Amino acid sequence: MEEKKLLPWPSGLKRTKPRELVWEALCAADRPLSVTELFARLEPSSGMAVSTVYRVLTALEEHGAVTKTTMMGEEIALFALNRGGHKHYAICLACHRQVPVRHCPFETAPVETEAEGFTVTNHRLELYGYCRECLKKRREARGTNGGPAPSNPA
Amino acid sequence: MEEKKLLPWPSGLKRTKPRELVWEALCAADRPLSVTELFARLEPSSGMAVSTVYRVLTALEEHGAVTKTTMMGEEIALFALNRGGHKHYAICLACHRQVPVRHCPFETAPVETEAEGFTVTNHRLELYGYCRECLKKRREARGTNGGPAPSNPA
DNA sequence: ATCAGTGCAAACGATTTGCACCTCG
DNA sequence: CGAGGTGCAAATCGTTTGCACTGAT
Repeated sequence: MEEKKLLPWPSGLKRTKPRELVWEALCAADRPLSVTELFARLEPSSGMAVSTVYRVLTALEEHGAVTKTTMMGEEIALFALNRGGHKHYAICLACHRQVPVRHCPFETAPVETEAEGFTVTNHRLELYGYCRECLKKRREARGTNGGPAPSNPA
Repeated sequence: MEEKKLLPWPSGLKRTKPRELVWEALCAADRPLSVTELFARLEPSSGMAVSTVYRVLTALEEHGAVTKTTMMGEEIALFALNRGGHKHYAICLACHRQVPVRHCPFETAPVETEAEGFTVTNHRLELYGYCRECLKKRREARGTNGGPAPSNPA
């Protein structure tokens, strides 16, 4: 169930045991992972240090093999490998679950290069809201307190 | 040059000197600010503590008056007040300048609620690329080194 | 007067870095 | 063999929190 085919090794990147382990973990993941999550998925027997995970991820990013992100309102970094094309996620504001969005709204109609003289090479789109379960829970918990103001609409 | 009209005070939020100062700084800003930037823009004579800035911003966020964000690849929080509607930015990968995008691509055609059962309440869209100046600099600096692989395309 | 708001400083957690050793090519 | 990679631990840095005090209603 955690099986995914490994992507080809990033060209120009030296192959070492720690790097391969991180690469495998990333390939197996179905969503962006934090360093801590990634670290937890490595066999403890590997004896790898957290700092190494950071360094490997940085190296991978510099080789254009992974992308560093952050979820809105969170300040911990998430890393996802750059498969062909790119992916967007719908993120539940309650349980933080990340649901992949099937199609990028811009994959057919590219974003206009609005800002004068600005050359767009990349973009990030994230949808925020509530998954079915959390929406239900919220309805049930209604009235317990006068909840905070609703977030600004999309 | 740093003149902007103050937005109406967030309803239900107690008025205090520190809060007003933060609010003014946010209204004057033309882009999301980090806590450090915000703190630097306050009169030193105000004697406000950084922790207060954090607390004020949290309060403002809970009242739906501001939004907490992060730039891709950065892990420091940025705060922007929620003016009517919402805004998106084109961010220069070289100089980090944030150029506001005029129109939200979704303001006419809302994003489909793709993920099964997922209720979208909000979204974030950021464009990454290079502003005119940095693009020129990059062209000139060409050949100095075999720069890193280009990021994945948009 | 009362309770939320604030300053100060210590606590925290994520990320970075210096240094000595080890490994890949 | 040599440059680069890694483990370990200490150092940073943004952010959070406990506590005593001040200010707004």
